[in-house]
Amino acid sequence: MDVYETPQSEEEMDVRKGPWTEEEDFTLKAYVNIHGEGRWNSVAHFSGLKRTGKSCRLRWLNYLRPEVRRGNISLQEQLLILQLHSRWGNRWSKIAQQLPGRTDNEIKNYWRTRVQKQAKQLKCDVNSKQFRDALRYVWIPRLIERICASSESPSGQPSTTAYTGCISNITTNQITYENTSGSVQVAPSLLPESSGTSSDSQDAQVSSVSELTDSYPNSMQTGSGSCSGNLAGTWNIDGGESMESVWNEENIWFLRQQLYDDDLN
DNA sequence: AACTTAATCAACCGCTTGTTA
DNA sequence: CTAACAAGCGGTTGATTAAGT
Repeated sequence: MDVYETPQSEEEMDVRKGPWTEEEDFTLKAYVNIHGEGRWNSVAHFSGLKRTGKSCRLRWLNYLRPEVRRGNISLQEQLLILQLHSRWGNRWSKIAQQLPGRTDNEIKNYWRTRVQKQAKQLKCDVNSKQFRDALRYVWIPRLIERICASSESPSGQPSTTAYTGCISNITTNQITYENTSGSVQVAPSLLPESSGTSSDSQDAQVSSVSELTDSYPNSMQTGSGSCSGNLAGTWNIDGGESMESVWNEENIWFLRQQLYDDDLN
């Protein structure tokens, strides 16, 4: 590590690192409230904080800003993150702009801890075509169903009967998703978006899904029969609990339409 | 209760991009 | 045009907390 590099100046010698104290937070807040954001090196210099400008900026943006929302990421937010990531990739800051109050850091952490974990459990690369297709055709549709189900249920709790959809089959060539309105078969490898960026692990042996044991009732589990093998892992679509009333059917259909639009592009 | 492992998230680092002189 | 500096971004690390044994 370069922590022990010879400092360039006396100032750099006593630069503080690590977790912020309450006093530091207070100082930074007070300074920004008076002088506004920006010129972070000046903030660091004139506020009396022994922190780098970068550190001050990060602390303000990720923690001290009044708009920052913390806590569980709701189902709606998860859905947005997945969809926007499928469109923009690791453009965390751009994605964060679409989620008011959420920081790029938080979204990045969510992706790494929740989404990449699934990829790991499924033994496929997070950038592989299979995983991305699974996200688009398994995870996202099921999130949508959960959101719909939650919005239908007055208590906000997902209703058991709403979980009628299932992935009946995933092969290297096709994913079949079934729900009350019928079954949809997609050939992911034919989609332009999917075929572009192949990764080394694209050949990961994801041949089918026989079980999606997560927080869903048993009725949500996949059909049997057409599966030729198992994914070595489970889908765990865990979510935030808060349901926001602004997230209505109209929004859901808008997002669904976006999915179709993506497919067409 | 003690220990280990896993999960989470704040913060740092290095690189890139934008701005200004 | 270009060099220097500041700000922004994404990747990574490490400390803390929670869960499991």
